[in-house]
Amino acid sequence: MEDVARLAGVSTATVSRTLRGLPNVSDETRDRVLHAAASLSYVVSPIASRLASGRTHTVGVIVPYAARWFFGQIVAGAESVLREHDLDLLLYNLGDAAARQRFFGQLPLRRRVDAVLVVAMQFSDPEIADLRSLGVPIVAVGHDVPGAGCVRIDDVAAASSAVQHLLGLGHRRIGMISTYADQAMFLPVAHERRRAYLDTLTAAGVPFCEELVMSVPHGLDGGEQAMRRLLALPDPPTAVFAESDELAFGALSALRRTGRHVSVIGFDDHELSALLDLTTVRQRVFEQGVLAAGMLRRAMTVSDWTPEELLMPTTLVLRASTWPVAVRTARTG
Amino acid sequence: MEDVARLAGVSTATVSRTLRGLPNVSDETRDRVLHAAASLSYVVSPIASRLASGRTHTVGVIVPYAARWFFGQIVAGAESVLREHDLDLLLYNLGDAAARQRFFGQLPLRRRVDAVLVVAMQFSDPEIADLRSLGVPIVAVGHDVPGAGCVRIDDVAAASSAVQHLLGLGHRRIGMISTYADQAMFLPVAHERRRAYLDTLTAAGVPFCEELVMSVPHGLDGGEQAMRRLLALPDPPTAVFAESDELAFGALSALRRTGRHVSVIGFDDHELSALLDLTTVRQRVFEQGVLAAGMLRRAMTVSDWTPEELLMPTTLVLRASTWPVAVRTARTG
DNA sequence: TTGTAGGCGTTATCAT
DNA sequence: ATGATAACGCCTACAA
Repeated sequence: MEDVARLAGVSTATVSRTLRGLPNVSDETRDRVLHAAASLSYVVSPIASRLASGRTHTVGVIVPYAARWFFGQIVAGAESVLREHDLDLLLYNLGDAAARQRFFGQLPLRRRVDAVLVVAMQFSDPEIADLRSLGVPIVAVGHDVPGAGCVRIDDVAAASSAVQHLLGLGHRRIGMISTYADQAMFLPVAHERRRAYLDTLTAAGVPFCEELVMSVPHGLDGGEQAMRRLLALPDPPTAVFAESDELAFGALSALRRTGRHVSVIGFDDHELSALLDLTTVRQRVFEQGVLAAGMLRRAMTVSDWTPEELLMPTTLVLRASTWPVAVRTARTG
Repeated sequence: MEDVARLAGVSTATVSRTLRGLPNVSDETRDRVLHAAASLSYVVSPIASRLASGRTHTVGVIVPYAARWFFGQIVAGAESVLREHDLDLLLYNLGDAAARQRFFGQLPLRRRVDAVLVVAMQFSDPEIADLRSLGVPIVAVGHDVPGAGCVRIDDVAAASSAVQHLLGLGHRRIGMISTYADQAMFLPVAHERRRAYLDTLTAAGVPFCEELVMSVPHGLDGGEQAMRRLLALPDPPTAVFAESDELAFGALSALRRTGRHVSVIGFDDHELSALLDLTTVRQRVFEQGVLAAGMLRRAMTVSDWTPEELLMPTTLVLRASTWPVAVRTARTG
């Protein structure tokens, strides 16, 4: 920077001002500095400027399973807007309990980010306190975090609409494939969707059967396993609501391999759901990442930012994986 | 840090040494420092230490499509090992030509990373020169970059085995779904797999038909579109080799909707391929991310590192989407 | 083994 | 509008 200043015949302070686009620099000086910088192919050291300014220009993004479709969409959405504003995105994947413990043990985000984005993770009170202690704004996607901004859907309403769809088709024995018992990750949506399932059934006067709710690890294999267990019941369900499309895919797989027929509805509208003809509840995932990043930007720039809440709409997408209870019963019975 | 030093009754230099685990600190002093730091809940500022040491402790990861399965796996794999070694992962998604131009225009990685990981992207010579100018080691996943380390499979051999599988089933009119004409991204694997397709057919004495090679945008829609066009030919293929499983999924979709029967083989072994009974060439993607990150670490720590080349094995996975040419012909003909 | 002091490359606060 | 100069918080010879 000194070299540039010398070449332009100004002080380093002026160079700094110019390069940051601050207003109080004369046009003529600005040109000289810009030319000098260009001819020396000089770029400011982001690290030094971060140290001096105290702003890291970085957003920490915490996800439970980086490799999964949902989280990939969120991250890509957030990345697109952060990048546009020259903000760095630091990815933390807390896939297992060990990673999570390490994360909260040493809190590597300290002094390292200007804001945090957490995606579909539920935290304990001490963990939330830890996050808060970072002293930076927090935005959550997919669920509420006390004191944080939030971009999400109405999980209860959406899950309820899924169950109602099945009820409307005449199903009464309706199973659910959930991940609510996954202690390691504790996905909050698991609990909300399960609750919606229970409440909706109850409201419809359908008796609750404990054995119809399977909790499995998330993913294809989990879904397959859950459906196999449901099929093995003395009185198996005629329809199943899966917490996510990926679980539903697994369920479909089990059905195909066993030749059985059960209506299945998923949740997300994964890009492959159309191909598999899966009825599901669509949410716009990439866009939620975009909106969350926008909210973060606001939180970082506006001085008196207060947590915002954004509710995204969902839609029921009807396909061939669900049908009236009478149909298959007649056909197979 | 001064506070810690004072509390422990030592100098800041000793605190620094202790906290970084350098050897020449007496056990007793170390304890005092550690306690002092803990009681003040002090953590070093990574930014300051980066400025002082000149090492950024950060790896830049460049991908063309962050939201896609393949890239998600790679990133997650790399993240897992980088995180373990306290290295930050800075994600750059060059999804479109604009993002790419901006990236190479301002080269935001300058002075910001100690190493770079590029995933399945082909660069022009000036672009490679730009990357080289960063002065840090580079590792590529999925293809060669001159002067960079490399983790990949033998694309030509793997693609060839796919085509040979079809030939072995008696197919002679074999189509291909490719993305080779995608100028924006220029995925190198597209060209290698297409070449393998051509060479393998030629070696088998099968005449080359230009109209049997479709180039489409990557993804489900692309695959569907390509298959529709292939089906519309006067003399459609009896089998198709798709450059990736996602393209193959699209092809399957088209087949299902049209009720036609064509053998399809994909490439990758996407996690949903088993569900769709797609014959494919399996490669271990997550693991390639892990290995690439390991290589990067070596490159950053060893002073005289020279680019390594790692070749990962692939396997042909036989499923129900391919069958002998005679079967369906007889059945449908 | 430990302490001293200069430097890393900016930004920010004063003056001017 | 511009310049001088002290931070920013740590690392690293070098000296002790």
